[in-house]
Amino acid sequence: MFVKHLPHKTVERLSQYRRTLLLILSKEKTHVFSHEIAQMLHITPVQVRRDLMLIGYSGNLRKGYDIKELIEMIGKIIDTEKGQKVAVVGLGNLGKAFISYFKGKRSKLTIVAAFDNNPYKIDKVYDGVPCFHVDRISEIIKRDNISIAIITVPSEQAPVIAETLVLAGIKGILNYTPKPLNVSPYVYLEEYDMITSLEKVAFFAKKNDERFK
Amino acid sequence: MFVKHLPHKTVERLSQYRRTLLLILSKEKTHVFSHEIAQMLHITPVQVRRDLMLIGYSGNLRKGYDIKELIEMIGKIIDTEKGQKVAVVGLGNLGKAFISYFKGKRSKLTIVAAFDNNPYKIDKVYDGVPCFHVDRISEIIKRDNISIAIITVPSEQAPVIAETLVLAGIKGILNYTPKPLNVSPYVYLEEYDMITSLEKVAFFAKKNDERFK
DNA sequence: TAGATTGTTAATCGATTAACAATC
DNA sequence: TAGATTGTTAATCGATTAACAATC
Repeated sequence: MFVKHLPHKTVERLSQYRRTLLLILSKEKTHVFSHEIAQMLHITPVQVRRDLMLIGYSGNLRKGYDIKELIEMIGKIIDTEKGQKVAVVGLGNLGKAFISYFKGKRSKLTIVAAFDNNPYKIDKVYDGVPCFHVDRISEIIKRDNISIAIITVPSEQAPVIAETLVLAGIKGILNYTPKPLNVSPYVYLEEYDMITSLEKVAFFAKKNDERFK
Repeated sequence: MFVKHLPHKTVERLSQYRRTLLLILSKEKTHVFSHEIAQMLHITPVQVRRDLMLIGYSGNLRKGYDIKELIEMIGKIIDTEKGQKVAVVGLGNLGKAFISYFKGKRSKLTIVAAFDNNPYKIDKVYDGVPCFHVDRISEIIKRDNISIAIITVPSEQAPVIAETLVLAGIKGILNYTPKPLNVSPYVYLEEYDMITSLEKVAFFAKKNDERFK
């Protein structure tokens, strides 16, 4: 499926549309209107229609969008045919959270390995995912053809880990460390920091409160 | 400190500036240039200067910005004088990750309570944070004057939890559940979903790879 | 002075939304 | 037909960046 350029935000929403649609698929309904999708995600119906326009999916004026077809269509856009393999680097609370959260989700993305430097965790299996020593990152990434990595190690270790991952040929990195990383432009990098998020909430909560008082 | 309106992105970056500055404060340096801050965060110097302009902080043409002063200034903007108290609802891996990640960070934000429905966790203390039964949310929120909540429960439970929190008078919610929440406009809501983030990375990693091949 | 820096406006880019024609 | 919906363009809003004057 070929689409020239898709805005970042649209990609995020496509992921959300799919998950929402999967939830209502089980029910007897076969079709859904843009305003129904919009309502479930608290966005506007126009936005839904525009996103679907961008991926070239057309609905029906009477019945709306065919749920099953749309799910498939989104899959064609955001998944790869063979699927992509994912590694979690750092098997602390956050790494574990990711693995258990992901478990059982049908998906073209599969977490196939975890890495840590704690000897007690090495060679154990957590929620179906084997844990290796971080020294073996390069070896395992190449052996298992892993293309995505999630970094959940303590922040001091993040830069070295990132470098190792890039050299091993990783294609995308999701960095949960507050340390901004330097990676080659061939690697897609997404960074997220929980503290910044919390401070943002605190700021706007305060603002709201002042405003409505 | 009064600033009329601050863009969302600027608020996020202010949080990052502060953390970065705190890291270099210990060193002998007392001043920092916009391009130094920019380099550490992989953004442009103009963006740094513009953000600082928005909060009304001025640097020195010769020496740049006074690190200590700037940290204080950012604090005046994004913190409240008395500080804000935070609760974590759901003491699974993600909730624990948040608490231990936050531990030891000097901050006007303090995690003072956790909630769970697992009897084994109730009345235990995790990393200095006491855990209560979710039935006591309203009571504890009011008693301790908690204004921010982080939701890390399984997604089915999120809507009820959110409603309870809002009724108890919470001012801001950070929702880590894939379930979009409905809250009153008086409450600031920020949502983040790890799966969507990962799917986004997977998509752009794939795109990058196709493009550079 | 020459060079480096800040502070700020205007231009551009990206994302959302308003408006509306087309269709069933 | 009237009413509800989709699909799409144009307008608007928000965020970043280019350009440059002012200053030390």
